[in-house]
Formats: sequence, structure tokens, C-alpha cells
Amino acid sequence: MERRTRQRSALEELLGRNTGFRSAQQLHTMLRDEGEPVSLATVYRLLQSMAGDGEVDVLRSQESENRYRRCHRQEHHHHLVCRHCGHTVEVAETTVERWAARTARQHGFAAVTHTLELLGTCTACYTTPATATRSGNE
Amino acid sequence: MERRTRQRSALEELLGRNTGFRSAQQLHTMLRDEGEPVSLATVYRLLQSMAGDGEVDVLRSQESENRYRRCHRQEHHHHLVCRHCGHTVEVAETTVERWAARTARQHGFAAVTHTLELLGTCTACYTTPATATRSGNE
DNA sequence: TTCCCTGCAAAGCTTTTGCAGTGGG
DNA sequence: CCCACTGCAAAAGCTTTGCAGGGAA
Repeated sequence: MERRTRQRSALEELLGRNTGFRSAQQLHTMLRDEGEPVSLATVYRLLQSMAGDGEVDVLRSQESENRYRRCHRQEHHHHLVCRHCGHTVEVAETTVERWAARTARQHGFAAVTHTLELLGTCTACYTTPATATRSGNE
Repeated sequence: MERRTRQRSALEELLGRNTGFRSAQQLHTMLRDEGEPVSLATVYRLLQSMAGDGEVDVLRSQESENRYRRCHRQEHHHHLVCRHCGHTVEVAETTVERWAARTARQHGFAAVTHTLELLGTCTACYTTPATATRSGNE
């Protein structure tokens, strides 16, 4: 199965310390800065593999890049993401699910899935605007 | 302001005849096939301009490409898209909006926006599987 | 006559892939 | 001892951009 390599361990460890969504390139740079260099291609391969196993959540950002984040719950859920610092709250709710199912039925659609992301400004960022562009954890 | 060129007219006319989301490349091909060739770069520039004016809706597809569709209502709304034929239903509802606002408040987030897309199989496509891969209108 | 718009080709971005070498089990 | 995994570099999409010519107003 999956081999426990230095690269995979380093990436998992890094993801474990972050609560926000990061791009593959950001993760690649962070690893390099921490003295645990991993080639960009490998970062992509690892993230792809992890996403397949449900280890990370993938977010299609407004820009044309994907962002990844350690997945903390297996059940279906959504994300409330801070647009400034990337801090994320996982939201498990059935309101939207029920609405989606009802709407689909009304229009005769079957096998309906949905994607939903909430983007806003978290308390920390609108309380202390100066730190709004920080790129660290949380 | 905006000049009424052959290219812009052709694209608007084409979008007006379609109810589904199409990629820039698809639109480019369709125009070419109709004998109204428009360069791909221009298709992109026109779509970008139209999206800015709210003339078209932009959908970030699962693949790494954007898809465009003529926008029929100005108010905030969501889309129920058929994954086979691209047929789209615009859904204006407040259930999700109210839920999003409530959730954001609970977690101390401000200025929250959301993206929501419903993807399924429309009646026509699961009734007649043979036509499930058609690429035409509707 | 302007100067906005277009076409072409080249470049930019993120992401994927081919290939040969290496380290995990 | 294998062969999955890695790094490198090239390639593959989609999209944007520089530039010079052409057409709308």
C-alpha cells in the first residue's frame, strides 16, 4: 500500500499543524522553508492520493488553483473559510442537504450532488485589520 | 464603450440560443462550425467582459476550466446543472441564504458570501440514456 | 480619423507525466 | 531484492497578453 516516506510524513505533519486551506505551491514552499524539501510534483502526487483517501479536503478557489486542507471529519460537510487568513470552520448541517434534495426532486433531477463553500472574514481578521494579510496558520 | 462587432454579436446570439453551461473552447468551436469564426483569445476576452457586466454566469467546473452561460436573472441565484447535457435550471431561493447568514453569525464571520452549485442528472438524460452524452443545446 | 477590438503567436499558470534512479519493506 | 516513490524536466491544459493591423463610430 502506501509507503511511509520522508516526503509523505513531512506533508502530513505540516497539514496536521494547519487549519486553513493551502495551495500545493504554498505547501511546497513551506516544506522547503522548514528544511524538509519535497519536489512540487511529489506534493501534487501526495495531495492527489490523500484526497482520494479522504485525508484532505479540496477547495476550488476563486483563482484557478486548488487548495488543500487536512480533513477532520469523514461525514459530508461544508467549509466556512476566512478570505484573509484561510482559517476554516467545518460545518455539518442538514438544512442545505434537505433543501438540495427537495429542489432536485421538484425539477426532476436525479443523483444530485452539491458543492457549497462559505467565504467571509473571521473575527480575528476584522478585529485586527493589520494582521489581515498574515499567511500563517489558523 | 462596447463596440458592436461581428464577433460579439455572434457570441451573444449563440449564448442566447443555449440554456446550458459551455466552456470557452466549446463556444469557440461552435462558432467556427456555424461559419462565424472568432479567435479563441477573443472568445475569452468577450466572455470576461460579459461576465463583468453580469451578462453571463461563470461556473467553475470540476475540471480546471470555467464554463459560461447566458444569465437570465440579475438577482442572486443558484444553478441546478445536468452533468450529462449541461441543461440548467436557475433556482432562486432564500433557504440557503438564510442558513448561510445564520451560520456565519454563529461563528463570528462577517461579510460572508457563498458559492453553491447543484449537479445532477435531468429527466431527459436518465429517461433516455442513449442521449446522455449529447452535446447540443438544452 | 480615431482608437477599440481582433487575430496570431507566445507566454503564464497550475497540474500532470515520462523516465531513470533510490529507498522502504 | 523488488518495485512504489521521488526528482527533474518536459509537456499538457486553460487562459492571458503583446503587438500590429483593421474596422466601428
